[in-house]
Amino acid sequence: MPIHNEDIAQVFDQIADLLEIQGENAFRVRAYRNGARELRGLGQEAAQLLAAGADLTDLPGIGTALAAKIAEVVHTGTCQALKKLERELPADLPELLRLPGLGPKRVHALHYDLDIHTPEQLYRAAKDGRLRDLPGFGPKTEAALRTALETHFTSEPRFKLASAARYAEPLVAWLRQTPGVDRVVVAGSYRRGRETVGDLDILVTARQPAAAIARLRDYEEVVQVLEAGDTRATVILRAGLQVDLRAVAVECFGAALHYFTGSKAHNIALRTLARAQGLKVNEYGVFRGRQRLAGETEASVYAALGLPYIPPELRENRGEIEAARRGLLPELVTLDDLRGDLHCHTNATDGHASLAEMVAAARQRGRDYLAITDHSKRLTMAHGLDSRRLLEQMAAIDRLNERLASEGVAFRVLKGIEVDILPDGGLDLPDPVLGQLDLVVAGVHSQFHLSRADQTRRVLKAMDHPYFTILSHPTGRLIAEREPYDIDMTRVIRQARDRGCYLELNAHPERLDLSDVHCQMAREEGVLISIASDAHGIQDLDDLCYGIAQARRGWLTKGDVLNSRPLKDLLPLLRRTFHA
DNA sequence: GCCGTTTTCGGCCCGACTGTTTTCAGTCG
Repeated sequence: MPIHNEDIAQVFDQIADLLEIQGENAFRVRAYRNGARELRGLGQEAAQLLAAGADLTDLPGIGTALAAKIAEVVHTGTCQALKKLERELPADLPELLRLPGLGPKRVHALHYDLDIHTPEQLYRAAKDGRLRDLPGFGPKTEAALRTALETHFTSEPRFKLASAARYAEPLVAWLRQTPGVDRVVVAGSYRRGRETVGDLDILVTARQPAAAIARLRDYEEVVQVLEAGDTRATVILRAGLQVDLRAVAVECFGAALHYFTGSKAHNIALRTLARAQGLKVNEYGVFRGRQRLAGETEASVYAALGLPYIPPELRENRGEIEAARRGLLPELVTLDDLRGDLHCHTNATDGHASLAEMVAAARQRGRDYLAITDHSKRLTMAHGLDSRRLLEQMAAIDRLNERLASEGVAFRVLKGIEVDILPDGGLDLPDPVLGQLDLVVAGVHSQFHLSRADQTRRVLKAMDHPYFTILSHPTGRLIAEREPYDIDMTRVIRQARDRGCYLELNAHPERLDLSDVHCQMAREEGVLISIASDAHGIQDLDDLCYGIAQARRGWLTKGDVLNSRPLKDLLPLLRRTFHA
């Protein structure tokens, strides 16, 4: 089995958890967590870097010790340091750290004093009243843990961005109705546009913070109030989503918004930068000694540190602070930059709306073009198109375009297909038919479990095809449901560059495929990205907003996006310059 | 364990809330 960065990151996280429970130096613990984060955001496999002879200590946060452990895991699949810790402590103990109210000190006590190391054991102890006499615990902690465990056993951990939005928007509207409340903004990973969010961080400015907090407690979806102070409250919604509300003064709004937007790693990096300038940054502002220099807006916070404004989607400590210092921040693509959509389905296959309905909906949304890309015959369960049915659809599109033109409508329906990439790398329709299309979107819909070598070879071969235009959902992952298939994305991105074809950022909220990191890699290689809805119905056409969030997280500018081009510039790009 | 525009040693982000406390540790974001 090849070792992936995620595998190594998990080893480091486990080491960090166990060291923390043992009471090890907090900065040593943090070093492992930083190492895990660096690996997850790396974009290319550490195993490959090692194979190419790279020095991993060149990576930020990776020194000789961590580099040696990475090599050890890559070469042996295990890590002796972790094994040693697991001999000293139960390996499942860190799971307790995920419970609200439990940190390393209390987990340490649970293990050493009561021999508790699973949530189930903890729940029994809480019910039996055995926790309250433990040092650092009491009756309230015991009761809170009991409730937290009951939630833990039933709720889902993270919410997809689109799903979180369904809870966030009505709650924001509710809070806006509080008398005296001025601004209500969702910060946190939601504002950074992460593909999943763990909780909602909501910031309000209010003359009377207590009114906003009371209003939150009254919200009908609130099933539990975890804490409620003068300026902060934490509640749980019926769906299991945690909401943290903070009320701040108007003059601190920017500093607070910045602080609660995070990411944690970005904030730490920024504070470190501030310290070097003799400044202090907290949620109230930027300070030199007791003098407050900034804080009303986020831009003022950055300006006080000598930086331009950094958009929330970039705040992951993946080079954005250095780019800001050097004036090299990208001007990120926006939803308004998109001129059309290059991937959707109709009821000819597994879509819910007709060709005419999809086109009308796209026009209504102000788009200039829409590519119809139904499935090909291999996907029988989606009633995929064979050559005859595809040719019929193409004729229907021609007629529709003629009618639009005769009505003086500046809109173009593009003839396309989402053709299956067969296990051998061939495409699921004959060349004479594919050659008549405006574009060929091609994707993997079967045989997800090929080896990395075979899967990579399969896709690279498909991209060699003269009519191949765009690789749809390049890694096949479904967020929190299906892992990406094992494929060498570095080679796929380089192949796209060499062959003059494109990669899709599938905007469906369950896919968001490419990932942010792969978008950034594609950008660095000069490969254009199609941000596409993959709509199977009219409403799905609005999912482009999630694709935009992901694209921004991947540092993409308007120029990096294929479908930001007006039609006249797009059409030549769809004609392949390369021929196999 | 990592790192260097005061440093190769001595630092490493910062404040609110809670509960268990007789003045503060632990947790959280």
